Amino acid sequence: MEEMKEKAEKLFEGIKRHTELSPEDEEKIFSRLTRKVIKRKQFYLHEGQIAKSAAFVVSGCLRSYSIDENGFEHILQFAPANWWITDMYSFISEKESYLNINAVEDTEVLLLTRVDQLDLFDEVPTLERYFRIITENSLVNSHRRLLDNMSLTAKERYGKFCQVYPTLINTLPQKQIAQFLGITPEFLSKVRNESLRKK
Amino acid sequence: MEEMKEKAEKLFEGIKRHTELSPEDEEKIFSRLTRKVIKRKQFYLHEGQIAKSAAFVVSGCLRSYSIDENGFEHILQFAPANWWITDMYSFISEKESYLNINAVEDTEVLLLTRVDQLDLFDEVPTLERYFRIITENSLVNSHRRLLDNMSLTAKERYGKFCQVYPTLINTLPQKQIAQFLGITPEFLSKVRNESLRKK
DNA sequence: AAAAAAGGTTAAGGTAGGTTAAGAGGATGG
DNA sequence: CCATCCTCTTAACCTACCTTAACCTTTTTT
Repeated sequence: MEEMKEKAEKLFEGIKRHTELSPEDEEKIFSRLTRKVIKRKQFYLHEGQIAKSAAFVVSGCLRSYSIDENGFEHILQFAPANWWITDMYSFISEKESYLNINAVEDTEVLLLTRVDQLDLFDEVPTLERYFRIITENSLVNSHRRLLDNMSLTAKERYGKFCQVYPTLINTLPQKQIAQFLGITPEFLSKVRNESLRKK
Repeated sequence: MEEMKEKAEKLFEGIKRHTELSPEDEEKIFSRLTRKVIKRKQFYLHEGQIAKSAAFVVSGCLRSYSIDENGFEHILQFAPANWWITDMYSFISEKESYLNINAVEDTEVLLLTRVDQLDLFDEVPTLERYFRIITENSLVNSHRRLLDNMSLTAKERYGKFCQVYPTLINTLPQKQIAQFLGITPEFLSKVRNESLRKK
């Protein structure tokens, strides 16, 4: 499958932006990857399942979210092209996930199971370094978002979201942006309306 | 300094709970650690400084927090004994921190600079594994807290805090618990009052 | 031991954001 | 190509949580 090698190239580039990777290393990693297509609205992971693998998005966009006891959805993460996504809790503990992950649009992913990942960490130490680094970065993002949620108003958070994810603004339904920001779609509509009037 | 070796023992135990560590490895790590005492209310890190090191708490408790434009403090993390704490953003990017870290009570820490940490990752690969794992766990915690802040009421979050950190409840001033939960001290007082009445 | 500062409680009034409901496009699917 | 279902908007009303401020208690400083 020459086609699939092209797709993995994107991942290898990402790794090489953080650490080294020999052609042999690439081969070892490549042999553990599985390609999968997830159509719009289809699920990659359902709440209660165990997240056996993590997904590297080649094209398209996935989202992870939880559903609270009142049935409201809260979006934890969007994963556009070149991002990893999984339910980290379930992935590392092998316990039942509390997140759902599905496709915002038709999406193509490369899957890596936890078992294969751990094997690879021994075979290709530089891969463990890569995951250590991107996990550090994710933690910084998550902390930043926590503090933003505590210190900024909904309007300010929306403004920041527009700056940070200018691409997503146009492709994503507003409902989902609201669920990411932690407000209702109705209130986001109000906020947007007010922002427009001022210009 | 035999005394200091005892303190590092706590750290080594923690590492060995996640991965292997030979006596030689321990020696290599030990030689990079610095001991420091931080008295109650004294600072380990000020906003705007660069977090050159991460701190492993041997005894006592540190807290990290940011100050918003209205002067309100928002607590990101408490670090009781056997936890690591730093401003991860500043630590990995070497840019100015946006967090303050100071001591809730008299605290003793072991410091590891980023430079030494990265050196050690090459010398002792198993240490990189340890940090990869605890960073994964931190990310899970941070995600959990994000979703809790979006889906639970203040009262529910307080209840959860009491379950998860039963020790901290008694030692910490309520003001700081409120700043961690993302509510005002006055409102926490009300919440606690209501909870009591029901029992 | 006095003075000052900090932490906690209570209560009245205010506001950011939620709820409910209804209507107008747009997309989707049979 | 019509029916159905989303998505987005608007508006009236509601509530969880904030603000201010007064008062008390405990801790810290001198």
